[in-house]
Amino acid sequence: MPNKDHGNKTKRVHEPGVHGRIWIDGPDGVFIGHGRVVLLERIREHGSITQAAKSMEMAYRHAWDLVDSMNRQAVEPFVVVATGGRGGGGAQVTEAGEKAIKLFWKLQEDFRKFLEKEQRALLKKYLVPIDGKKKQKKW
Amino acid sequence: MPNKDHGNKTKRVHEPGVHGRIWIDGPDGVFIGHGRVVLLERIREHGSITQAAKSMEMAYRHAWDLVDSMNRQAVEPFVVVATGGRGGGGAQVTEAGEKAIKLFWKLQEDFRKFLEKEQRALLKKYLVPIDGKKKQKKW
DNA sequence: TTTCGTTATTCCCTCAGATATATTACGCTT
DNA sequence: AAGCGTAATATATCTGAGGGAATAACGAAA
Repeated sequence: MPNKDHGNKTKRVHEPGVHGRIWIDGPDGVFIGHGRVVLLERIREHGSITQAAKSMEMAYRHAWDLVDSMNRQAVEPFVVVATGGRGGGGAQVTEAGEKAIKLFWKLQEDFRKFLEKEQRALLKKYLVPIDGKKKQKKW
Repeated sequence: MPNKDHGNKTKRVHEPGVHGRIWIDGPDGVFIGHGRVVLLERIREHGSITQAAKSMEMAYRHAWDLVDSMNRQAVEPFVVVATGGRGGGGAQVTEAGEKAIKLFWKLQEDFRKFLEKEQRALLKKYLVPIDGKKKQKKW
């Protein structure tokens, strides 16, 4: 499987500059993060954990663990599941889950702005390459 | 090796809340990050890569790779090394390296403030546990 | 020229995280 | 009651990052 470029699997080499990750921890470690939120959106889109996982080339086992982790840490579950029944069952994102999605993307957007600000500060103080080549950075 | 708790090796479980990591990428991937800056400080303190690595229980191989990565990406090296000679040689942090250290800690401090701000915003909008027990979070 | 402790380099091992595979449980629909 | 596709769960496998150990290169000092 050559050169997949979704999710955060492949070794991504960022552009030179300030980068970071941000997430929310709960009582039991990671609670809400980028991958989890994307997973929630995929579940909303596909109506099942299986299809959601497949759509982002994530192992079902991993997806299930993430959903379980979020549901155990949240007071109100983010995802409700049905086993058996027509189509074998399925999964739905709850209102609480939707709020978590919105909350995280808001946080992410703030973070993006923060990084941009720091990046500008960096550019002002130190000479960072603008032209293509891997050019000077003066420290 | 039971329960080491230095560096960032052991699985650290954070307190509930907003967390993150931040770093600076160069032309060849990660350039300056927390571990690298701590390593620089240890090199300054001990005068050798070997001792610096030992002091933070990092494999020499890994420490050397980090130093090499920084030196290759920086216009002026962050560390100058001497092989052989009295005492076998040693390593010294350059002025450029010192500037990088200062720069990163400044960035880190800004980031800490950002996280605190977001944490406060989170607390204002949603009820997050204050009393000890793993109590309610209302979403 | 011998000594010494460090840098530099190579090879193999370990371990955690994720993946892959397989099996069972489930319950609506027909 | 049989079929179906999913959830749920257990087990085995893969993989990549880092660690450990071993060795060579180095060069000033004695």
